Amino acid sequence: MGTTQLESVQEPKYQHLKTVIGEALDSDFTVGEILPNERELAARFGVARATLRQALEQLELEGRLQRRRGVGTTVAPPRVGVDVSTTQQVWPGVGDDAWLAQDAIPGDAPVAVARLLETAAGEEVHLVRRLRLSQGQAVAAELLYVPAGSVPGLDAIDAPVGAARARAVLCELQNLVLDGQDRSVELGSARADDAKELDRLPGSPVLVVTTRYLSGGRTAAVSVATYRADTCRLTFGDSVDLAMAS
Amino acid sequence: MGTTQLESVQEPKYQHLKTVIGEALDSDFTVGEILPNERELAARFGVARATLRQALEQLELEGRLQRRRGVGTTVAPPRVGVDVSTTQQVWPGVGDDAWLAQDAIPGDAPVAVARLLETAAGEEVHLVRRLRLSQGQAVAAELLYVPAGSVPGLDAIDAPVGAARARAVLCELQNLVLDGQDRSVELGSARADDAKELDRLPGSPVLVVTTRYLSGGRTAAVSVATYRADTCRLTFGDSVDLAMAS
DNA sequence: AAGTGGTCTAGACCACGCA
DNA sequence: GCGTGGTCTAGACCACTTA
Repeated sequence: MGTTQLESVQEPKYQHLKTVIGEALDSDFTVGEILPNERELAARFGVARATLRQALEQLELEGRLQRRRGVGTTVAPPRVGVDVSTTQQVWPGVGDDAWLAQDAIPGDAPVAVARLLETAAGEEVHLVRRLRLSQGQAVAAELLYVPAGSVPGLDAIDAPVGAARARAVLCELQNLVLDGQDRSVELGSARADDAKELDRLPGSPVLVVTTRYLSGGRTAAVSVATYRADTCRLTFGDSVDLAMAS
Repeated sequence: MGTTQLESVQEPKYQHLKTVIGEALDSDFTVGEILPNERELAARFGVARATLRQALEQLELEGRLQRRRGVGTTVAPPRVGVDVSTTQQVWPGVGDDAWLAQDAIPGDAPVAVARLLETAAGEEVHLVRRLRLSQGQAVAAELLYVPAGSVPGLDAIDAPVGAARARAVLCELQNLVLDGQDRSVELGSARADDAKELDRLPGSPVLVVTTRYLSGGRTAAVSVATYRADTCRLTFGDSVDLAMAS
């Protein structure tokens, strides 16, 4: 009987809160339902609002909650599986309508990308901006770096601008032979521009997928795609989307 | 008081701090160097410690800093690339010495895993625990779920325990024909046991790699591997590890 | 024992979405 | 204008590492 208020042995309050709220989400709430506001919840659990927020933050990180300023906190639907497999080796923009080309402008690559491109740091590249939609929602923002040298045909007809220009760059790429590609995934936080596209706050956690497109023994293009970490599950291989409940 | 000078145009302090510190890391610090402590830094930038911590948190999330209680904050080395490609379709424990088998115990799968295994919720499974090392550091903790039905030969010789038993389960798996596998990556937060293995605090961000091993038209095993998000970059395909500086 | 990062409090004000 | 989550403060104490 002396073991009543145990649990708290060396376990932070916010972590215990996370467990309690997490269980409540499973049993007492349905997807889309809105929770009481933070001040109310903090009072109900007898903690400071900052502590309560620490718990909510982790639950949001795990994709169980969705918080929107001015609106409230809602129970999140299961993460959507987004296919990022490399089994079919193709240039970006070929046959997949998941991506929406936005625009293309001249610019230069940041040092990290320049290293992947194996180009001189200052070499001019085309910056192609694309947005990936899934079920009507923006799930990823991509910045595709294409060295001017990779698409020599583009300078001739320099007419198009905006989305048309983006498509033109992608189209030019297809004239090259794609030898291979490789990909890496890491955790990052959203830059201001990406955050805006993804309807998230700057700094929110994202999964950064970096793809290198190889052609003729060199890197012909590099894509840096920023996926919403809260709502996305990246799938590889022939994985089928499960978790279709409700 | 209108202490707001400029820069602060709608940009949170912690975000600006992040930028400033991030730039300082590039120019004034070297990998492994320890930063001034949080109270000192907060005072230097004229903000509350909580605000300073918000900036440090994001920098740690991006793998630029490493913080350890009782020790201090140090500049993190570049993330290590960890290969998780599925090009070579093999059972776990075959020919890759990256993983260290720890033990195997009987148990049952949580509902999410049970759904992947397509088994009855209560069916007995072997829980195989493994640890992945990279450059002497633990980078991932794995829990492999193997339904008892997948390895019928194991019950006969039930002798080994601990790491030996784990290896026995993996060995039994190799008697099956591996038809395929698929993988997914998502963001999670470390459970207490995984956190301990990875030398992180519970709740710290991790990349969860879920692998389904298919054999004979069904799911013969499911692996849930938890990678440290701060220090790891997951690589797919034939990507070469760059960024070998120092 | 000293010093570090981690947790927690009780306030305050701000930016945003919506009626 | 009101209610929401987001930012920020100035403290306090705790858990951990190291000497």
